[in-house]
Amino acid sequence: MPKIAPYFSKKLIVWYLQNKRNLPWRNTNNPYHIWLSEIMLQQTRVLQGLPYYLKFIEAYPKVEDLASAPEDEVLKLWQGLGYYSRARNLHATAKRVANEMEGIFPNNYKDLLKLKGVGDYTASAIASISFNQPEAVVDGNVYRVLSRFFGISTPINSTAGQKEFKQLAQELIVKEQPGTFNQAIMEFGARYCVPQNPDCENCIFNDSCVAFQQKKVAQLPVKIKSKPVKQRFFNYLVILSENERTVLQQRNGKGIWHKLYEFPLIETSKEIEVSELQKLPQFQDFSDKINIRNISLYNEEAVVHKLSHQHLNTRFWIIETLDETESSVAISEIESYAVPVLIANFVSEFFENY
DNA sequence: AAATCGGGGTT
DNA sequence: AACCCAGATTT
Repeated sequence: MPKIAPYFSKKLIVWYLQNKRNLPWRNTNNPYHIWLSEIMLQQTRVLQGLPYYLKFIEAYPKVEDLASAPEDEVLKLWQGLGYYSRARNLHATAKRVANEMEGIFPNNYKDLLKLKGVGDYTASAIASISFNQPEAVVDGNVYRVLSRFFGISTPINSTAGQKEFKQLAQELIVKEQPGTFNQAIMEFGARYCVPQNPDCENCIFNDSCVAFQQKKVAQLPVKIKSKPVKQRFFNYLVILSENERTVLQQRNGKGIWHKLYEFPLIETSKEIEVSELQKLPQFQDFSDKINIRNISLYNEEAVVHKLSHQHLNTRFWIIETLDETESSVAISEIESYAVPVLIANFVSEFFENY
């Protein structure tokens, strides 16, 4: 290993310098920009995160701008990117840096790690890219490249695996150019050593890659399987008043979409029809407050909104009323609220010609 | 150690 | 349908 390490690392950097994409966060060492990009790219493809990065940089050129923005505004800009705790932690950290640290980010791994939303990967990325510290990153790409090249079958999502791969990456990092090495190994995983059907025949490492030599490329990396997805059944109550207003509620407490807005929701254990809906205590609490003129089902066939760990089988119930509903929102104002994609899709479809 | 947190691309 | 993405945090 000590012999192959310099060979692997240098060759990787040469490949990177010839093949890297020109991405906006690669033209800067500004820790605010690097931090923002790294938070956005957590579990997110570069092409999905890129437009959000550009939006945020434009809306909030400096960390103080982000710090002074209302949380609802930050969540609205984040809408569609998912994992919304990232946006809430992003905002909280911006406030801390702006108000308690004089707008200056920590310049080392240990202190970066204390920031909300910054874990081992992100602290290492910022430390290496912005501050030239030799801290190795281990993301999904790094797991894949290292497990294949070195033929390591320790599950990457086990505690032992995380420790083993982190230590290996730390041994491989080029200390003179840690940021470049880190980005090189990630770029190689993202663009060449891809999850399925990598082009190993033409790979620069195919003479030394253990997985290729042993024909185990398709079996690596090893990952412990997660449990099957949960089926949930959502009934959204879409209130329509005579004066073109509806009701939105902010999600509180635990669970998905914390602090985003949605129509009043009744979750059931299975799909239900209108007679069953009307018998539910949650619905009766609701109908006590407004005078319902008519109820109709918008979609007989449930919309299945697929998340990593759950499928949301969703039906929208259109509830017409004459009342001026309490804490209501004008139809035309819905788009100013941060809502889940599931809601945004319905709104744009249902109110298209409204 | 395991569960949870989104949405979208690829095969 | 299964797998994965420039992971972090909570249980």
